[in-house]
Formats: sequence, C-alpha cells, structure tokens
Amino acid sequence: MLNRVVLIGRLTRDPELRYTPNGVAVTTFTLAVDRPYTNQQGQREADFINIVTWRGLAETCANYLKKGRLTAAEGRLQIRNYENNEGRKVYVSEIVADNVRFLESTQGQGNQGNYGNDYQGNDQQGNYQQQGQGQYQSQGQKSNFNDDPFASDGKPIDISDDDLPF
Amino acid sequence: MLNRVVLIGRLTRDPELRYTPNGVAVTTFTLAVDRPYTNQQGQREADFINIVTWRGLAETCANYLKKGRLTAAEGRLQIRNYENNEGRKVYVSEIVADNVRFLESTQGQGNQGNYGNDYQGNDQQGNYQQQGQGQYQSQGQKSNFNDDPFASDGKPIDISDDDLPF
Amino acid sequence: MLNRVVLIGRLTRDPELRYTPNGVAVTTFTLAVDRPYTNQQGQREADFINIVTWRGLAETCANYLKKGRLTAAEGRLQIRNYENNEGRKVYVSEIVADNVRFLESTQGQGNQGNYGNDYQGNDQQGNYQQQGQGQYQSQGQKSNFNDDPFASDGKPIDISDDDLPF
Amino acid sequence: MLNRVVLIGRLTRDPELRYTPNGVAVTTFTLAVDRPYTNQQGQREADFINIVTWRGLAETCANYLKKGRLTAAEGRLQIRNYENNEGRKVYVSEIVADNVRFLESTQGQGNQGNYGNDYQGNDQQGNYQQQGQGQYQSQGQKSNFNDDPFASDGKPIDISDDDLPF
DNA sequence: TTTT
DNA sequence: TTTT
Repeated sequence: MLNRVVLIGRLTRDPELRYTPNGVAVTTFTLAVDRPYTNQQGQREADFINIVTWRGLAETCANYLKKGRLTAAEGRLQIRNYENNEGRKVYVSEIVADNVRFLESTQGQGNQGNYGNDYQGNDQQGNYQQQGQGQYQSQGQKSNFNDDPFASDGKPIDISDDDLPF
Repeated sequence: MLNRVVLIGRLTRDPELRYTPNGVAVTTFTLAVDRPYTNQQGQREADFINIVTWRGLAETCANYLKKGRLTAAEGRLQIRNYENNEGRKVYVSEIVADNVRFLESTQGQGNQGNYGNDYQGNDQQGNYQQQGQGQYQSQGQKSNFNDDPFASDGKPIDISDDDLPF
Repeated sequence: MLNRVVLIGRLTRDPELRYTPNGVAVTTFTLAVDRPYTNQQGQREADFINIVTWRGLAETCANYLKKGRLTAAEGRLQIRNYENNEGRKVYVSEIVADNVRFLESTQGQGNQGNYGNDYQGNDQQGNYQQQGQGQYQSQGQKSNFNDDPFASDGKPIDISDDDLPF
Repeated sequence: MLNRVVLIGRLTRDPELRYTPNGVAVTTFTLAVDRPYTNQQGQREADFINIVTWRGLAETCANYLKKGRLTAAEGRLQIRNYENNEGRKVYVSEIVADNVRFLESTQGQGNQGNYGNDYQGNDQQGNYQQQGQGQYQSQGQKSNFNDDPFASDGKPIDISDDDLPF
C-alpha cells in the first residue's frame, strides 16, 4: 500500500542502458550504500542495491552517471522472481526509481576543483524526476521479467512491450 | 550512506520469534505490499518484503502482530548473501526495521466494531520504536548470518552473540 | 533537490474541498501525528501537520476521509509565506501530498466490526496515488498563495489558474 | 505515529551552535531545497527548511557544515508554536534530524580538486547518525521552547535542561 | 561480481 | 533574511 525508499550511495560500475523490443529505455545500476556501523574488523560494510530506471530517466542516468559517483535514488522496493537455468526460483530485489539525483558533477578532465560552483551545470546534466502520464499506470502489464535485467549479457532484455509495469 | 525505507502492508503469516545463542530476540515476518498499479489481468500484485526486528522491538512485534494485520515498518534495506546446500551464493534482501506501527488493533473476541476509539489501547499494545544504546552500534559484529533467518526450521538461528549487527 | 515526507496520523477534522477559479480541486486537511516520546506530564504530544492535495487525489480525499481517520500521507514539505492583514510575513508549512492511504475503512453505519476483511473494499474506497501528466509539471506557475489555504473562510481560495504549481 | 523526512539541499548560511543552560549542544541551520519544477518565470524556487540537531550530532554539524554545502538530513517534522512579543501565536516548523550526511568534502585550503578520493576523510569529518540511549527518550521533557531557536540573538537559548525532548 |  |  505504501512503499518508499531513499538511498544515497556510489555506483559500483557504469550504468547499463538497454531497450525493450518495443524501444523503451531501461537503465540499471547498483549503488554501494555504506552501513551505519563498522564490523568486528573495524571495516564499514556496504549493501549493494540494484536500481532500475525507465524511459527518460533511464536515458538521463545512462548519460550522466559513472562508476564511483555519489548518487541519491528514490523509488519503491520491488521483489521479482524468475526461474534460473536449473528450474530454481531466484528472488531479485531492486529499487524501481522515479527520482535520481546526481550529487557529483561530471568532474571530467578540466573540471577538477571547482565543484562548488557548477551546480547549475550539474542540474542541466540530468537530475531528473520521473513524471508524466503513465508512470505508475496500469493498462495491461505484467511486471515479471523472464530473466534478470541485472544479468547483463549483451542481448536486448527479454521483455515484451506489454510487460512494462508503466 | 543513507538508506531509509517506509512500508505499509499486511503480514503474510504470524511473525516468528527466535533467539540467538546469547539470548537476543529476533523476530521476522513478511509484509505483502500492494503495488500501485494493476497488471494485465486487472489484478493488483504485491511485493512480499521480509522484515527483521531485534531485541525489545522483536518481542513487541511477536506479541502484537498477527497474520493479516495492516502494519507500517520503517528501517534500512539490507542485502545479505549466504551459500546454500549446493554451494551457491543466494542473495537475501530484508528490511532491518527500527520502527513498527500496528495499524490495526487486536480486535480479538469482544472487540469488534469500535475500532475508531481504541487508539490509545492500540498504542499500549505495542507500537514501538527501536531506541537506546546500541541500536546501530558497532563493537564487534559480523552482519552475515550463516543461514537465512527467514528459512524457518524450528531450530535456534545460527548466529553467535558476536554476530549481531547491533 | 530531494524532499520526501511520509506521515501516519489522524485527521483533526473533516477535510475541506475547494476549487480554484479555474476549477481545479484542492483538498486540505490536518494530520495529528503523535510524537515518539511522552512529555514531562507523561502525555504524548502531537504535531499537527497540514496536508494539501490537488485534482483527482483532492476529490478522493474529500470523499473518503473523515475526522479521526487513521491516514498515511506521502509528499514533499513546502514552506510558503504570505503577508497577513497587518503586513507581516507569515510562514506556512504544509505537505503537498502525491499519495494518500486510507488506513481505516468508512465504518459508517452498518460496517462496524469487520474491519479485518474489507481490505479490497477499502482500496476501492479511494486509496489513490497522484499520477499522470503534469504532477510536478512546470509551465507557468507561481506557488505562492495570496492567502493561507488552511484559513478556511468559506470563500473560494484566492488563487488564479496560473498560480497552480502543477 | 510515523513521521519521516529526508531532504537534500544546501546550507543557506553557516550553522549555529548553542548550548542549553545545562550544557546540551544544539545546532540549527537551514537547507535550501530546490523544488522539482520551475515557475512561470522559468526559475527554480526553493523551500528553506529549518533543521535542528542535538548533542553529538550538533557538534559534528557545527564543525563540518558550512554555507553552501550540499547536505542530506533525515528526521521528523516538528511543528512548534510560541508567543511573539505581541502575544501572537507563531508557528514554526523544523526537522529534528537524527542523521545528517555531508555530501561535499571540506574543499578548504589545499583540498581542491580531488573530491573523488577523499571519501574516507569525508566520513571521518563527521557524517553522523544520532544514536544511543535517549535519542527519543521520554523521561520528563517539554518540547515547547519559549522562543524560536532559529531567531539567533547571540544569547544562550532559552530552554532548561528539563525541556529537552531527548 | 562490487563503490569511496 | 536565504543555497547553487
């Protein structure tokens, strides 16, 4: 009935942009989110949390996120399950994000040091809130993937147009 | 760095209270959280989200929650992994809750109908916010269970005193 | 850049539905949200938090919420300011909600007692998530009201069509 | 019953650290949080949201936050009211934060440019989660200030030891 | 399989 | 009274 998640963490690697057979953009990435305590060895562990974004937000994320970037994501926690090669049910949890904030500018060559004053550029570079018709709309979808979108295999993701949850 | 989840859903079955070898209470339950859209068949699907609570909150949850109850849970999303019998890594996601709200009173025999004015009673019955020293404390823990606390097998959970994340 | 609020509380009185000159529905209500501690006198204080909803969600709230109902609201915290009669700046804070959940059924005459199994009915009765084109859209708005929408005076709220934040 | 806020924004000025007569640290600051849309004039407005932190977290914030810094804050929304000089009731809303994250390093002298790899230093510099005994504890408090803690006047804040909400 |  |  209510399902809200807010995370801040760093990308464990570059985001992956794929398209459904019908051309809908899907970007996935993983955030390493430090736990609020250190373990027996005095190390800070992290949770590695999968994020999925769709459509415009997916494209913005693919364009502006990079491995290591500090990033905020907001959305709902979804638990999917699918059968693996051996016919076993595997459970996958992921955040379906409708809001992603880029907390570090692109710092690319030539941008070192003046992090303080490129806010506007930063914003133009893609902080983006999912909106508009259909975000959580519901005509004819099935939200179960046939495969794990985080199992990157170079092929288009196995999901038909009617499979989109929005 | 920041990891916050708020859920409202219904218990899929009665909560399970167990104790670590050192006597620390752990209660687990699963919330069915309806998705905000209906699928192709016009049905509302749900995510089944595992919740873990510790110590005092665990005992309160065990006492006052029941299958079917509407419940709010607040905490952080944790991704654990363990090896199953076949030596495969299995990933488990769960909410480590520090705040649980009982949105329905116990309505047991004799309490039907006046849900509207037993709010205070409701509160006495155990809405509870995890607090006090050590909630997210960090002296010597290892947060990986050796087994899945949601795989209820009647035995005490396989976790030593030093294994507690708080 | 990111602004998310989740509340659970009870309506302090019936919601108020009004319309802008251009016919856009606005419903306001106040949630009493108990604080997580008791005060010196052993009493539990509460925060009284104003909620604003727009359009379809406004109408659903007006139809299904009533004084005393346990309710969840999700949205963003907004701080407006206006000048009062004496030319003083007054600050008003409110939650612009995009998701409201009715945690108690209408229990009206004849519905007492079976709260446990009318979940689906409950949902039909109006739990509602703001969606669709324009939720946070931005063509031509000014988000400052000229007066406090919570100062109920029986007149249509003083806000022109162009004043809508979405 | 449940009251959770997560914000990301920038400090409108340096934080202010004060002490209660009994020596409890209180730090206040204001975050400018951009709204998710632009107004009629194409400008992005912001909400200016007051944050209060207590004890250890207050001291860390005073040490490491500065005007302009991008910052995340998590806590609960509190609505206080007090009487002003003219005997009028004034309402004040603020976030009582129990978790603050410093999203930009101190970049002070000698630290320009390598924002990417000073994470650990950053963390040592004070990201801090309120914890431990008493955070939301409740023996004998009164949460109404006699004055506005955001009305900085150089004097110690007018709040007795027993007045602390935790 | 992981980020800083 | 406001930040970038």
